[in-house]
Amino acid sequence: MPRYQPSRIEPKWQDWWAARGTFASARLPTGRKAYILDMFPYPSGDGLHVGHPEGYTATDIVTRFERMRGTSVMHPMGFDAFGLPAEEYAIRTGTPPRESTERNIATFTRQLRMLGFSYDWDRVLATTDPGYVRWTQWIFLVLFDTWFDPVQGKGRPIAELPIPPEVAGEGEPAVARYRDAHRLAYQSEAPVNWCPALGTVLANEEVIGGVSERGGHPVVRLPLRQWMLRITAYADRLERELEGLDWPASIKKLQCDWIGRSTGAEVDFLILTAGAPAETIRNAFEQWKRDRAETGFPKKPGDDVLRVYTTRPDTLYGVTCMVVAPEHPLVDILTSPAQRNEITAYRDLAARKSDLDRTDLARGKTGVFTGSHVVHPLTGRPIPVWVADYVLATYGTGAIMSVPAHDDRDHEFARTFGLEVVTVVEPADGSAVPAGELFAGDGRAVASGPYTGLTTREFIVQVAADLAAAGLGRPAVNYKLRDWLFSRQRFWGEPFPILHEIDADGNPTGMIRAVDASELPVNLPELTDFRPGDTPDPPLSRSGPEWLYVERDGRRYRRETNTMPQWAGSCWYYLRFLDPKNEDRFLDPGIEQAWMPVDLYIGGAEHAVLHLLYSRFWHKVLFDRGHVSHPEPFGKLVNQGMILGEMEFTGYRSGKGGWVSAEQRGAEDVSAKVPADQVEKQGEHFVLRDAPKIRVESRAYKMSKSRGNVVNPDQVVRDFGADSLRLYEMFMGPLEATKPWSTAGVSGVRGFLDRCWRLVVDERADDLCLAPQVCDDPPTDEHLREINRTIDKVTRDIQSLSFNTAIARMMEFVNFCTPLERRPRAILEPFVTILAPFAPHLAEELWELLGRTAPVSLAAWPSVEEKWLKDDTVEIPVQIQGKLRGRVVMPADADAEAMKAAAAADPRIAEQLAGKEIVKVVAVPGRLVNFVVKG
RNA sequence: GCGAGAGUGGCGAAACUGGCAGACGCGCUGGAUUUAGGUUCCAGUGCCGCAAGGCGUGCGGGUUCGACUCCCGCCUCUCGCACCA
Repeated sequence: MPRYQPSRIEPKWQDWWAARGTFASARLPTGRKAYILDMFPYPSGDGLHVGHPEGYTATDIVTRFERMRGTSVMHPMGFDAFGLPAEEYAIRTGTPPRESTERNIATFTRQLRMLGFSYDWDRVLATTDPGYVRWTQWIFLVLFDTWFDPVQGKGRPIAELPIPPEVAGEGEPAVARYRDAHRLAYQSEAPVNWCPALGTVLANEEVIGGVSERGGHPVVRLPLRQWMLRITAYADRLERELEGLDWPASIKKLQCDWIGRSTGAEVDFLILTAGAPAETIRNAFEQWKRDRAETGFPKKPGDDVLRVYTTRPDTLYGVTCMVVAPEHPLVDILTSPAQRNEITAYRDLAARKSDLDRTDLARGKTGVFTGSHVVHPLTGRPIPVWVADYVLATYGTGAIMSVPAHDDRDHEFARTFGLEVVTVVEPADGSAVPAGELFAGDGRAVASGPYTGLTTREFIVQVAADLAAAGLGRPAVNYKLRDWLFSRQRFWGEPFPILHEIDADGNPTGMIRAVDASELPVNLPELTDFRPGDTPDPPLSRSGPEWLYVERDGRRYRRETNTMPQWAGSCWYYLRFLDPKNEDRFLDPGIEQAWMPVDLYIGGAEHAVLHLLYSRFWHKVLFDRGHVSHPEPFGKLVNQGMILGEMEFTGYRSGKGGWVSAEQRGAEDVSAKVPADQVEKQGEHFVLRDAPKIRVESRAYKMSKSRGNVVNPDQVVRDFGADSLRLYEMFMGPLEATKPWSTAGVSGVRGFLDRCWRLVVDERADDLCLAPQVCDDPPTDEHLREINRTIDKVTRDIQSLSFNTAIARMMEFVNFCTPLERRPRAILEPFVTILAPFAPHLAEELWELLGRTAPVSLAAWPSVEEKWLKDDTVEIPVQIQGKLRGRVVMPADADAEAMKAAAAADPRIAEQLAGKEIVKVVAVPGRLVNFVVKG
């Protein structure tokens, strides 16, 4: 009764590999190396879902393949274990996060082992390990110790920061403050996204449409002291150095857009004293221009001017109003006494508005006139200044020149408040845009003084130069990317290795110092109460004094009580895998040089921007500081597609209980799942079998607990085996595609593995033994053609990650072998070898049965004998007028003339060509013949 | 609204660089084995048609001897982004 029993052989081989350390990676590679990495999982309480094994199986196949080809492989796994869910679970149940995290990691580890992935488990790490946290904190200290030198375009030690003499003259505290203001890790009192429900501040990236990404809770803006990382300093390099990476173009573009580089100009507008006579204004303006011509454009604008950033300086003559953000520092100065109440009310409202109100729903423009004017630097005309929240304080200068004729936001604003629309650009093709209408494209300047007639491009270059010469403006570059808000008011994260000096009364002096690297890690204190408060005061501040207060060099300090975000640990885990037990440094330089960069990185597209951008940023800082040898961490990146739930048919019932056709359903009709056997296809749509007038929707949905369509890998392994799960996920379709789950499909590949088993094993025997068909006969030419073609196809398909077609080819091979009365080992053995990366447990078992003692996992990948890939004769399709009319067998190497002759000689073709004039014959050697005829 | 990707049998899909559309799997039909079901094995299976033949890769055009593949214009779906001046 030796049937294929995955439940018997899979644990057997997992134990075998583990006991012998079959998949341990060497400290250093010998010869060719391949660092093949999965995005490590967050160990949630739900365990693995079927999405995880998709990418993990893909990398495992490549790893096993490379290993069998003699490549030194690095293939580690770990856990991204800090983060909110563990903490929320802790709050709910009173379990310390470390306990639940460890339990979850144990579950994940069991499940990953159950799937037979060939990780080097000696390298496993969790971001929460004290030995890992230590080096995460150490990297933070590197960031803290680094400033970005714009001249060299790289990060340098803070000790090398030039101190301006006037700062040095003010004494040591001023120098310290100056340094602190230039570090890549710095504190800021910026408005942040405070989420009362989660009790934490969130990064801009964690706020989606005004609500928290996790949980969908409202978010309000609040000024708070925060740790920031100066990622904007690296914006330029993060964008430019994407170019050389072997990443999907779409991911590169996403990162590019996120960084959002734009070029334009900054322009200063002189602020007018309210109510001054025209003459005074003119004089002040002329005086200001004379001053500027002399002093040039100041680095920072004074209180007397409003500075704007624009990408379209060519529309300067169309400016009809200025708009500043409600948070703009000059709003107070600009507000006239008459407008003060209104402006104050508007600013309060804007401050209380969540991002949701400001962006998503309330699309309509709001704003208030300040009562002030500025002078147009080119025309000298007064321009009114407004406050409106469609202008963002955090982008550019927080103020814009409004050009209603050529910017749709300004156009909407002007229309809302009845402001003037002045056209200064016309389409280059001469087509007319009606007066007062919007034209946002490039074109030719009109009504623009000396610039009239220039193209948009010429104008921008010219006016930027003129403004710069006059000291009124300068070319400028802006990025959408903001500095990275790096602190969280949470318990379950890495503590910052930072001390705040306090005076005798316990109040902070504003001086900070880094914890010495030798004292790392700063461990989390023991807390019984993890709950966030109603205020943004972090849980760590409730820690006992023995953790909170420390003394160094005779001064008293209070520890930083914010913690790092979950991203911190995932920013550098790929480095620690290479040297996970090093107690002296975060990574040995020799090991780093030998293994980096990562050769293949597979994971979900949801990390397209954040994780990958943050990692690249940290990596570049480490590179600048000489800790790693490559500027980029991940050479080739692939995103696996999402696996959806099984296809579902949904019908709709009206309140009265009758069916409603899907396209006619109303809001009150309720949906109902319809079993697949009650549905049939009619034309474009599916309809009810019993009521063909009723259309039903057919769709696969994202797996979710609430929908109840989640597939559990444990269940699949129990029902079909790990090899079947692996193979099915690879057979479903292209790795990158989104595809629906199908349990019938799993049983299909299980059938294939059953046939593989029976190819080698005698299923009728009482004991496990070889099938009687297995023999030592020398293989025939046909056998050799089959096996060589299979090896060839599988080899090429693994390299292009086309696992679905590789599996299809192996199925064809098994279909070829199954009817054979005699199956030579000479073709079975190479087949088992190439099956091994896909279905490793089954392959090991068959390999052992075939009499091998060394594991197939370490066997040599079979080579292809080229001569078996070519056919002597081929069947060539013959077309007339591009339509298939017959097939002719001819030698594979027949030239075009021979092919034409052979095709024309075919009786069937000859008959159809009879009486027709042949205009042209196309013959492609080895492919086809096509007759073009007339009549 | 902007951007990206996709649309091929009943279903998941395949098709190298413009050259036989539908490999492989599921499902379905028939047959053999079996007391029977299941399993296994064999054969068939794009649609219409008795057949000859015709029609077929979301829709409409175009280029070409030849188009799933290239170009233009639409439609639908999925996923991102969303006042960044």
